[in-house]
Amino acid sequence: MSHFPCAKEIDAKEVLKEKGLKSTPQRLAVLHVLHESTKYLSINDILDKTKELLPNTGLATIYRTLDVLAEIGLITRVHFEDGCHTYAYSSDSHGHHIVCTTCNKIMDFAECPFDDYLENLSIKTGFKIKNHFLQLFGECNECAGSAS
Amino acid sequence: MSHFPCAKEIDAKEVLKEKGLKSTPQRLAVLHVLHESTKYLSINDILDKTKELLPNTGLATIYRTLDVLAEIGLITRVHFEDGCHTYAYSSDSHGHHIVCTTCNKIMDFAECPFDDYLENLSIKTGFKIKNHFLQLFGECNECAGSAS
DNA sequence: ATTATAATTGAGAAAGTTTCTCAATTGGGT
DNA sequence: ACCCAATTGAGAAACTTTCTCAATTATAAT
Repeated sequence: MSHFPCAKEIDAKEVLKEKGLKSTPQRLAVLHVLHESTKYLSINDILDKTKELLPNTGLATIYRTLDVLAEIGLITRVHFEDGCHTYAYSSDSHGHHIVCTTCNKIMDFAECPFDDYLENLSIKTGFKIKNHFLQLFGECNECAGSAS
Repeated sequence: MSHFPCAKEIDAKEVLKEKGLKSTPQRLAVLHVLHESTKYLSINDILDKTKELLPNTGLATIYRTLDVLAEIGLITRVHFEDGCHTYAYSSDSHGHHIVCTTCNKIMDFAECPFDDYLENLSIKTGFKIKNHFLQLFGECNECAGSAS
């Protein structure tokens, strides 16, 4: 089938294979779409952009594919304070995200210096903390630059 | 109308008044329900528990009320990795949450020692960070205690 | 207390979103 | 090239959220 010349395509195929999942054009296309975009994409945006690559793609496939890709860590859900979540490509499976509240640009960053803090909090609260979810909202430099 | 003897009821009335919003029994009841519960509550859970206090409450009112209460900071949305969000009472408008992945208990904590880190990241990424959202997942001591 | 009025509510309809079903197709191993 | 389990597309079904509007009600003014 057709190719989406994405730097991560080979990695993705590897990961899919490891998990016993097929590398279908649909899965690679969705991944490509998310990887290309620096902005928030709704489900329909993802469907539309995927259809540019694979015109017959169905909506159910998008839902299924996003679930699969999130499950294996190739993408991450991004939550908004209102409304609900969308998905973004993660360069690192532990990636956190910064979201621009003006243009919806999403940038991921892997740094996570919270380990000491979390250990502390773990003792205080009695929770055995397994996972955390940090997301920042703000304005990217381009949006902050334009008149407010 | 009836009373829900909640420690925060007076505060809530104050806040609602400040914002020019009415203190309706529905709003106080929903707040009471969230305040009582230490666990994740779905929309229908919230509706059911609210109906125990006010039997005629409609679903649309729950949605509207949650929006209003979140807007003014009396409650906070809680997101889950899969599925979507729910709401929890916040003792502090800057409250973060810890969620038990076994029993769904939600505990809020106000501590937030990230300011230095965020300033740093702000410089690095060019984002003017306005808001952040931290949520921890783990096991509470009770659940961790029981056999796994 | 009574009244006026704008905000809020309940109920069901409408709109929107997500999941399910199943026959057809296809990726990947042999 | 073949086989088989995994995956897909399409539409139906289920579920969730928002909208509409007449009736109700909290609050402020009288």
